[in-house]
Amino acid sequence: MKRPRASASSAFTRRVIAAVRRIPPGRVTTYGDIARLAGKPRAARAVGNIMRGGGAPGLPYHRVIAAAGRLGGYGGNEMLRAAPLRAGGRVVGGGGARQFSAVRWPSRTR
DNA sequence: GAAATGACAGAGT
DNA sequence: GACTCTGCCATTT
Repeated sequence: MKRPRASASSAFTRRVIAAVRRIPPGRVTTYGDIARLAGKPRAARAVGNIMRGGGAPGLPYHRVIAAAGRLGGYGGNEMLRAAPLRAGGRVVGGGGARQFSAVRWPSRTR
C-alpha cells in the first residue's frame, strides 16, 4: 500500500491547519479559501494533500469541501454525518451547493 | 535533484 | 447548464 501521507513539517502546512481551525462552528470552507488563507490562492491542491496526510488529527477537515459545493473525492459519508453541515439543513444528500452557500464561511473576499 | 501523486480551481467549449 | 482540459502548489518516494 502506497499511501504517501503529508506531515505538517512546513509552515505552509501549519498555515492550512490554522486556517481550518479558524472555521467557525456550523460553517464550511473550500480548499481555495484555505489555500488563500495559507498565502497561496492557487494551492488548493496542496491543501488537499496536507489534509490527506492527517497531520492534524482532530482538525475539522471534513468542514473543508470543494468550491463547487461538493465534497470532492474523499468519499466522506459518515464524516458528513458528524459534521455540522446541518447548519442550513443539509449540504449533501439532497440539495447541495445551494445550502452550502448558506453555511459557507464568508471568508472569500475576492 | 527529479518524477509522481492528489481531498482543487478556473476558464473554455 | 454541464463536461473537459490545463494550471498551480506542496509533499513523498
